Amino acid sequence: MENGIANLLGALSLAVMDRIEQGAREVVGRGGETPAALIVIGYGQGMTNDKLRRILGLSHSGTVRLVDRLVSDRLVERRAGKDGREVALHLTASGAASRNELLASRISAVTSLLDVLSSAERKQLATLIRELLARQDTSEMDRFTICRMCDDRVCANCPLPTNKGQHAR
Amino acid sequence: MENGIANLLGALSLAVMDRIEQGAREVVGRGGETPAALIVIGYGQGMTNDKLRRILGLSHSGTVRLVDRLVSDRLVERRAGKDGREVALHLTASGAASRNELLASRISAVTSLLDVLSSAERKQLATLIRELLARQDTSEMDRFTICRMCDDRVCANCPLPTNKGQHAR
DNA sequence: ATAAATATGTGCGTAGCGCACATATATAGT
DNA sequence: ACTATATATGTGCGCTACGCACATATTTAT
Repeated sequence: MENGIANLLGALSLAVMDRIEQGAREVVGRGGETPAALIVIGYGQGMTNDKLRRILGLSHSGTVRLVDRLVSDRLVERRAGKDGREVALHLTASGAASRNELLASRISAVTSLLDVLSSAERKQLATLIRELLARQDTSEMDRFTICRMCDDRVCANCPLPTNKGQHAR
Repeated sequence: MENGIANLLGALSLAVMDRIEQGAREVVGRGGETPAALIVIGYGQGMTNDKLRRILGLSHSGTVRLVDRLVSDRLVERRAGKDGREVALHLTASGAASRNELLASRISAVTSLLDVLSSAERKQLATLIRELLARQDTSEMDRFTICRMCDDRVCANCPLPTNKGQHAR
């Protein structure tokens, strides 16, 4: 009976991701890690192929082909990175627009599940989830991975720590 | 700032599903809806191809091929259904064993995220999630879909309603 | 100046899935 | 009873998303 909570959270998470992924596919016409890639690339300027690979948890070639698809969809451009071997990934105007749609669709999908709760209940839930995340043992890369779909316009101070293994002692 | 809760739940759900899917792939060596199919087939005796299709949200042919893979992995058998055109899907002994591993792996994956909370916090969280699920407007088929990975040994009384659209009036 | 590390791109194969079509059985209408 | 329709499954074909192994270019270390 003590595992009931794990089962409930598992079921809720599945329902949440089903809705997020369905919306994402409708927005960008693609599945897998492609929507997440668009969001991650838009996070800052000059994302490289290799950093993207580690954040998405894909193989190198898988990432190159994923970027190929984004480029052929005119959502992303490959520019020269300062390092000469690096490729700097930049969103096109259309890519930035799709990214915004994607983020809005995701928030809307989750909100539609949440709005059966009262405002007080939502606040309670937010506090619990924030604590849950804040106490995880995550590295900086883990955080990027978990937050690869996050809306940076909404999530001001991410609760996830970024110092796993830093006091290696 | 009011969307913060939606973003948090989205991030948590992604983290939960990442871990569940990774564990499932390690157990059955397959991804996509294949692990869920194994769980659903084990739910009761004589699941049909068509019911499975609707629960998993796949196309008809996709479902047939999915079952082909389960059969070739010796996890599932196709037996004659009473209806003559139906196929009755049954787990083999090895399929039932894999299913149990799958369920255990899922509970363990979620628990590893949850155990940073105190017992009281987990109880609070369980209450909130149970309420959230109980107030959704779900049909019986929606419920099967959301619960397609659920552990029936753990989830005694599912909070999800099953009466969407029954008072059509 | 050479070796090793880093970053990207490519040939090839596979898993997972959908569309359109074909087939078999059951049910309904006359 | 006989045809028409609905239901359930299987198949040919193609595509998307991905990984492995290999090749290439640039940077850093010795």
